Amino acid sequence: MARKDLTQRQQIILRLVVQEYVRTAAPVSSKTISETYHLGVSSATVRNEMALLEQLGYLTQPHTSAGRIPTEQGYRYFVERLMEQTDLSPEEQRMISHQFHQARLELDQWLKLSAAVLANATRNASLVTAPKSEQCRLKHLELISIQEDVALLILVLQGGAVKQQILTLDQAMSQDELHRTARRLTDLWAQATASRIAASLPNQTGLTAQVGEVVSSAMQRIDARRSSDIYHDGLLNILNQPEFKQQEGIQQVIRALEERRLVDQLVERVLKEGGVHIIIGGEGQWRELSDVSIVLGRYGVGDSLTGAMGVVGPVRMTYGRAVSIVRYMSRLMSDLLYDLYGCEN
Amino acid sequence: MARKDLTQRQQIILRLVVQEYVRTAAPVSSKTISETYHLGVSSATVRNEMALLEQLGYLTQPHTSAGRIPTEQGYRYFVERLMEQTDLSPEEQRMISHQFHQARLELDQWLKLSAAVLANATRNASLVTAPKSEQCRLKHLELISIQEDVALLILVLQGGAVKQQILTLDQAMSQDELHRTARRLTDLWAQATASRIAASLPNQTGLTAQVGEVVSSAMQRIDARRSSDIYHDGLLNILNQPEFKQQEGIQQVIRALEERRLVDQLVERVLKEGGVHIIIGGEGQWRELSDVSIVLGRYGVGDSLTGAMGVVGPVRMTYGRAVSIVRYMSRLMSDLLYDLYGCEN
DNA sequence: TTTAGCACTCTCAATACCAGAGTGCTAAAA
DNA sequence: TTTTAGCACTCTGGTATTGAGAGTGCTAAA
Repeated sequence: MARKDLTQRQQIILRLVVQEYVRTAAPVSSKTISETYHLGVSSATVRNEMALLEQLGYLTQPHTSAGRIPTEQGYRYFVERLMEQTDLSPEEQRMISHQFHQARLELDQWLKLSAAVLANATRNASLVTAPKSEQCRLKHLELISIQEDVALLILVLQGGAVKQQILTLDQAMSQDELHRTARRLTDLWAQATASRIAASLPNQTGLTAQVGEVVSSAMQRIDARRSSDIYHDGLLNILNQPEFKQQEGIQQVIRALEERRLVDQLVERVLKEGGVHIIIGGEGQWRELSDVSIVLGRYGVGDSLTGAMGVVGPVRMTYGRAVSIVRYMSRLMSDLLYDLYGCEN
Repeated sequence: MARKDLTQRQQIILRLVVQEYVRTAAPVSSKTISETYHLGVSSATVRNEMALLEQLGYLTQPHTSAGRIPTEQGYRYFVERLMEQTDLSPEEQRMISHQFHQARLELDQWLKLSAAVLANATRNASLVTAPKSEQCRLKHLELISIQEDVALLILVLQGGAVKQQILTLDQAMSQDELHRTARRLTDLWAQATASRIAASLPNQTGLTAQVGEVVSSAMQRIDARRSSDIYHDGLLNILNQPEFKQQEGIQQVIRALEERRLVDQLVERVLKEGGVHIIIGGEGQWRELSDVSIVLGRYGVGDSLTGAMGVVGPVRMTYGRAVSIVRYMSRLMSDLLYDLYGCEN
């Protein structure tokens, strides 16, 4: 396609077309451009430029005698070179930060809240994955007596996650004995990974072996769960968008949110590369997402405790704003994680 | 409306109309009824009966020269008197039970799994609330050292729920000291409700007071959270239904799943009255649900640990099957809860 | 009480038509 | 060489028309 870069004026026109189309959802005519924005040129000139931009692949027409709308390539150029990267206004920052800090919560509720705030601020659907640590390590374990021969095993993992599991004991044990055992095992396995614990099992017997079995398999399960939980919110926001009048588009959004496989790939990439990624209409790679765009950022502490959060909406999305908000929220969430667990990583 | 009850033949015809309409989603004609099911009467006779059923409010026509479709009242009569209440086939029971017992999980994952199974078996959207106990009581608390002056507080509640909370200590404490404190406090507050703990606080000082503060406010927060978490699944299933071709209907479903207020009322009622409830097209009370039906059942142990699970779909739903599956799943879930925590209630 | 027959009604799809919007192109102007 | 005015052309979206098909309601006979 285009070898030479776009002229100044072409850039301006492309930017205006994108912005106008995002605003109105209707094809943009040359007249609209030349009249509402005063470029000092006539509609005919704009028309010529638009024809050129179409040849270069940045614009297209729904039909011969309609205005132009951006192509995926057009959006791509826009987000990479034309979009003004404004920070959020201080008052907006304050509002979000206020929503976010109003309560002391647990991790899963923070995540849910993030999804809600994100959805609310962008007026789109949102998506937040739970932070995932590379390979989880045991921090502490505790045994709590429930009945004579039933105990609740609690695992505290490096990174602050807590898992619990019911255990049926081979023999009755008092809370006191359980305590002592738990303490011994904590000393034994502190910092250990699932495989290290599993490896140490053949030398163990009795309760130690039993607990070790459960602990390592629980940790393995966590490690294996490649896709951590996904929280989402704000579906209602985008349902009103004209592109989702027909259920075809909605299906794509819901699939994007419900089907793990798809999101996992994206998340994987974001986690690996960091920064805020923008996926426009599936970018040719994901046919299932042809009608939606995703703005996805990474949050977390260091490399070992990271997750992704972002916005899902129609391709005709206000990318600038979405990026700002995703970036801001990611930072908030990262700070939060750092305050909670950062010290240990 | 109808004072005299329907004749045998009218009942049969009403049943056939409902079943046929559920199957095909198209208005049912008198000819279809008299031909495909051999009633031994002509279409004209059926026609007369249908006209009568319409007068009585059980059927309606989309327009004058179309077939009939059931009204909400028609569906209501159907589910209450005409529907065959088949149990699930043994093989289906086995299949579900197999999906359900394949893994050892934690409560929240059981709930998620239930939603998935429910959605899958009914080919509709599903909805599962977390079990809620009347007023939560403390079972056990534990303090785990994270840094010198930072500890992780873990609350185990009666009923098996586990909550954790980060705590910044006024002074450095060793894991040992924390253990002893936790043990003392567990003895002190075992079985206590949030308000009891709060009431005992004025007499306390230092760490005890600090922990007590956090514990009781955390428990209050849980009690206050009238609507427990809601898990849902299977939106994709019903998106293909013809009644949801236009986004109007989909909005209702998503609203039903996302907006707490609405579901909370229903859940409340189901929890209070037990059994499997069927809400058809909002039943006049909920205008926001005019296009969807909900089949909702209660599960749980005794009165103190109960939740609701059910199916959300188009009004044109296979109620019989939905009821069977919801009932079966509720029982499975109740059994599970009983195995896990039942002993204590 | 049931049924055959028939006129009537309404939908749905196809077709035609028209106004409006927007383009592409040409030829003149800058 | 670039810009612009002017104009013919194209395509959409709305409205009106038509005809076939499906299904009903009603009447009169069985």
